[in-house]
Amino acid sequence: MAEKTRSKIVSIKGARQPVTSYDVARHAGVSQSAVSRCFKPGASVSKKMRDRVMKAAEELGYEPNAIARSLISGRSNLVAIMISNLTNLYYPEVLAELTQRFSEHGVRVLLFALRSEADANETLQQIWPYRVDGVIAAAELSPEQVGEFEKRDVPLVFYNRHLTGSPVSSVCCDQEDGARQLVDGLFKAGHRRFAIIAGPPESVVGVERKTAAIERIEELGADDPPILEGDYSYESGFALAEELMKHKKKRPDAVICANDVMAIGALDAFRVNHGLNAPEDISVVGFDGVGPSHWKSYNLTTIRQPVRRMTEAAVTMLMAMIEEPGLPNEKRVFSGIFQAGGSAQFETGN
Amino acid sequence: MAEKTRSKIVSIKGARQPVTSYDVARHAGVSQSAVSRCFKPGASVSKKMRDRVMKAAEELGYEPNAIARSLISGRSNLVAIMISNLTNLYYPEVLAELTQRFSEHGVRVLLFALRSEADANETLQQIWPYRVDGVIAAAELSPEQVGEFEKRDVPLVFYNRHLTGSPVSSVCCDQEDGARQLVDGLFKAGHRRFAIIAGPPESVVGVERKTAAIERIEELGADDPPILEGDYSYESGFALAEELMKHKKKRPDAVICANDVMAIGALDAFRVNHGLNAPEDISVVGFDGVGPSHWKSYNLTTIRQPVRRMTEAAVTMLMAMIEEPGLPNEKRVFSGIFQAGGSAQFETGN
DNA sequence: TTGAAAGCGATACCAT
DNA sequence: ATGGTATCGCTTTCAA
Repeated sequence: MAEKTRSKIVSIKGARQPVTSYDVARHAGVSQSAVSRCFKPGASVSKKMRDRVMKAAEELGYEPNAIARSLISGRSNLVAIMISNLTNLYYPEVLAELTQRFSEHGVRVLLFALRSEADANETLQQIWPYRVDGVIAAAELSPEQVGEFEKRDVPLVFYNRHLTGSPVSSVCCDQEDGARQLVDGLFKAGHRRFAIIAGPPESVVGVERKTAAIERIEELGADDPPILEGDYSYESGFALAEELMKHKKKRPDAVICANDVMAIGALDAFRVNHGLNAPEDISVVGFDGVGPSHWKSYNLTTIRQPVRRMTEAAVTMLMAMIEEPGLPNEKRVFSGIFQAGGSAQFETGN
Repeated sequence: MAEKTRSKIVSIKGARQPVTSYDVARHAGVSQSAVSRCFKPGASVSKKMRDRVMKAAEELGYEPNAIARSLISGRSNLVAIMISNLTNLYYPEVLAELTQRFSEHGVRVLLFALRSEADANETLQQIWPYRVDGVIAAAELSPEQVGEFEKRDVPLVFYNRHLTGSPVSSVCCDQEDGARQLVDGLFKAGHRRFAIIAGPPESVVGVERKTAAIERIEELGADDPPILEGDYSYESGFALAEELMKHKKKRPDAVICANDVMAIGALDAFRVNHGLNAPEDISVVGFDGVGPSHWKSYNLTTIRQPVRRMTEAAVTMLMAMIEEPGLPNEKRVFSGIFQAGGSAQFETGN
């Protein structure tokens, strides 16, 4: 038996050498290829062989080396998730869902938390060497950056972003529709003096929410709303609500915020600093449906994103693209779910 | 020149073969080892060689393959982060900090979000094949599971957990001290009827907070507090506060909650359902110092965990253990920072 | 079904 | 400083 000679140097420091498939093969008295086959689902192995190998593997504590497997097979079973703003209350749930779902597909998650959307380039440089099978991007990417994916044939699915005019796969929540629902309900309840606390200009989602709201307000014939730009934080919601109160003559009676956290900040500002309570004195609505939107002190009227369905879609899409390389891109848009709260005078229905 | 023959099969589907160091070597007219060296920091290469290789690499769009590198070098530059409860408001910040800090060390993060602490075994099985250089565990592990790390010589640092009586490295916040501070301040302000809304029994951190609070209350000679067990959620805080109100005869005047989110739930229950406002009618304190603890509607009195320092310590420790295998274990305990809020009658100082 | 041998794309070591 | 070669641990033909 011409067994390959292996110069296993017994470590001086007592670091145990991990058991390899060769060790298992020798122990079981079979070939190394046989061992490999036993760990490959759907390979052709006799029951006898499998039992023997598994027993040997068990005894030696063999654990297949995913790195070596990746190298030869060309599949790392790794996906990267890029998230630009992890501390945004909305993302932890998304991230947890995504990792758990990928896990069910035998795929592990490399996490990249960008400090800012500007980190994307550096992050991509960190991603490429690992030869990930695909990427979920909950971060803004430029057309050039998207081009880098195509160049490398790395499947990409945007989460709640998209490149308008570019055929990239994405899973989104219909921001325009949500914004219209909010404006309509507020209008129907009698509101005419709207104000908008928008997201940062670089947030596509925020811009969509803002723009759609403005358009709808205009369509309905209400006055042009003042528009203030925040950064999605509680503090900015609070500060901008203050700002709105400065112009005593035309204070708004309905404030549309680009996310729940700013809406919460606004509610606090109105109540604490001005004694204005929602929904009696002023109406405030948000977007997302994050956990705290349900807290009794706020009880937000908002548009909830169907996170479970969206993450499921994202994972399914990416896995399909990985398994079937030629697949055409696809955009999936989910409607937001109106979440009736008590922070606004609001009328639904026709 | 006896160049190794490589059977690069041009893909039928048009998937580009990634450029390898051999391609770069050929293009630059140098050896493959030379290319490798040029990408290894601190290797001995002449400027001329480096320029030539880098130019060739640039032209071909070469990107080193981290997988191949890991296989031969025995270092994956991967660490796993296990988090049991990502949707706990406290963890996203921790996770973001950790990944960013590791990133600065050239280390990437494999994320494992456990559905429950019971998932740990399965998660470990998923981790081992990737030959991670180390693990940060913000999840409960049994002594047997910790033993698996030792068996494999995989460095492990617990974050906010530890195995009492076991010499595992960890970074923690001093829960006992924090609990004492809270009890003392409440006591000094005149409170005598305490109640505790504790965490789930499997949470070591929660148990420590609870136990230390009880002990201190006893030391000070106040009545034994009722103890209710929650699950760290807003809803459980809310529900347990309700529970406390049922026993009209001896309603507490100070409620110590095992985390901020439950404290927030309790505050809402007291206010909304019973018209009790903090701090006038009742005092409520929490633990953690999460973002919402600062929200004006709650303005919690709590013990903030020094997340930046703790994550920095965790990363530093793990990196040291990775780079210097024999290193002894170390436990680092940070004091929580008292965060004065308006949710409790409280007196600090001597 | 099984085994032998050829890589995957790097690093490490040893000459030169 | 540079090149040659063995090797990491596995999957994948290809024969038997």
